[in-house]
Amino acid sequence: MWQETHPQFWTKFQVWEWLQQTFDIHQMDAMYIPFQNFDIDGGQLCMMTFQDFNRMAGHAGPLLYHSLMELMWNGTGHSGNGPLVSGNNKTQIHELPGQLSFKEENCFYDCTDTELFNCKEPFQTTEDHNSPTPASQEEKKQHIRGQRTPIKKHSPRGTHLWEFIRDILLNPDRNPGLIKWEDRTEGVFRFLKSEAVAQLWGKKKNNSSMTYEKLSRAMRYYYKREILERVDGRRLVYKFGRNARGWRECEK
DNA sequence: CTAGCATTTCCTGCTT
DNA sequence: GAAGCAGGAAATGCTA
Repeated sequence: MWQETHPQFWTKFQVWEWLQQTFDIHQMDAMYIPFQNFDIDGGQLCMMTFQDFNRMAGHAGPLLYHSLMELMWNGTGHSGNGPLVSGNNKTQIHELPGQLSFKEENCFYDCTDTELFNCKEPFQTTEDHNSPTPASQEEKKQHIRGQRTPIKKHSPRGTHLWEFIRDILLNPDRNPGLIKWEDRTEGVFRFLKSEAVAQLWGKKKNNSSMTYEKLSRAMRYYYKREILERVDGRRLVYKFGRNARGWRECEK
């Protein structure tokens, strides 16, 4: 759990989880998470400057930067640790290496999801894309209180099973041979470690009794909705359908 | 509180 | 026989 570790010590996978969680909380579509640009561990993440975040995450940069700073200085729930720095350094967006200064900027809250980093929205399938982020207010509140209970939203919005699968596929570095593309351009993929994926999914849903058997039932329901297309004859093989978005290389 | 969605859980039957 | 696949039916958890 990345929440229990200082960002400095996160593994690449935890960085990934943090990215996902942060997007979830701000109700931003997970498909816009610039995973490719965050193929780094916590140590490297903490060395990123504000500019780095903007460059690597576009409009989501400020939000991510702020979130990370919060976690770095306000602690992560972990052993009672207050700000590691005395007197809050006043805002300054300057390159902070490894640790140190960070700002309190409010301007960083302005990020209203919808189309992060210039992603044109060629579709408007499912959910979200409404609520102009009330998140900012929440955050400010927590700010005033000077503390933050790390993020535990009860509802993982925007993260459906197929998106979860897609995200694993899109991040080979964090995908220890769990699922593999069979035909990248056609959207055909195969589960290599079906039970492991089920466990991961269960972990995400806080359901320790998840199994591939049950996960696959949910996958089969996607056929009717055309989020997945049937691939018969081949075990553990699925294919994204016309209603699945964000898996193609070009629309990433 | 009610609907509806997206699974989750369980199950029977069939296939590989 | 084990592991998957197909779907139906019902139960759940959550959000609008």
